[in-house]
Amino acid sequence: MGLTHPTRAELQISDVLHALSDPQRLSVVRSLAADPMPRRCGSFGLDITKSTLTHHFRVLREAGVIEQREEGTARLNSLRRADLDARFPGLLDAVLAASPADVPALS
Amino acid sequence: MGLTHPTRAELQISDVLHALSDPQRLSVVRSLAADPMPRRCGSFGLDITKSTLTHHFRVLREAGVIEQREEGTARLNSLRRADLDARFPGLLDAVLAASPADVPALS
DNA sequence: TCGCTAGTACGACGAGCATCGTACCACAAG
DNA sequence: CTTGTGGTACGATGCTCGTCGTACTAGCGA
Repeated sequence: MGLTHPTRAELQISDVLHALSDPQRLSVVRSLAADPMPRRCGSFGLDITKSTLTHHFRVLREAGVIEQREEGTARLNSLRRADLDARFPGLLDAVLAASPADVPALS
Repeated sequence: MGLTHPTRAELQISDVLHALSDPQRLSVVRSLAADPMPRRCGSFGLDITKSTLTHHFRVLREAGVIEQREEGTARLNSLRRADLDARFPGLLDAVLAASPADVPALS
């Protein structure tokens, strides 16, 4: 269980776009971008099961969007902003700028 | 068969990201961005069946990425760049900048 | 040691997707 | 009218996805 992360050069635009195209995962990314403090998987307020949580975080990690570091019994997640910005300049900013007004049901 | 397009306000970031996350569709978008001349579905050099082609163009249209206009027996596709740029500023540029170096197997 | 916490692994299920083949339609050219 | 072109519709297939439940493991604290 090696916590395999793709290198910066290995990042694929389609994988990143796919990872970001799920509302739950996008919510995680948005949350991490708003507060870059590395956090545990369970601390994002997602109303889904632990196994589903594991799944989503794996998708994000394998796409290279987040980095997961083992810390005792927990797993600390942080955004790979530098790698994403280097490989796909402006992409993360554009997605983050768009999402807050997009996800809610409109007020 | 109304050729339903979402309005600019209806564009959803998750739908757009999902539409762009497929290599075939991204190739179409890249091609349309490189040459904004509206073209028929069959003119993008994709090596897939006609029915699959129809499917991909429908996904792109329903996500609001392209506009399809009926023109006699054909269907002319164009990029909804203005709408995308207005709703998700920088997103399309970032994706387009990333894709050319990303899709090929590296040289 | 006995839990509790944080998370994984595996298996399952229903839905959606990418793909195809076949059949079909509308228009244009001969 | 017949043929070709550009495309849709429908059905099927196999794969992936998002989700869950259950069982399990590793570390922390009393």
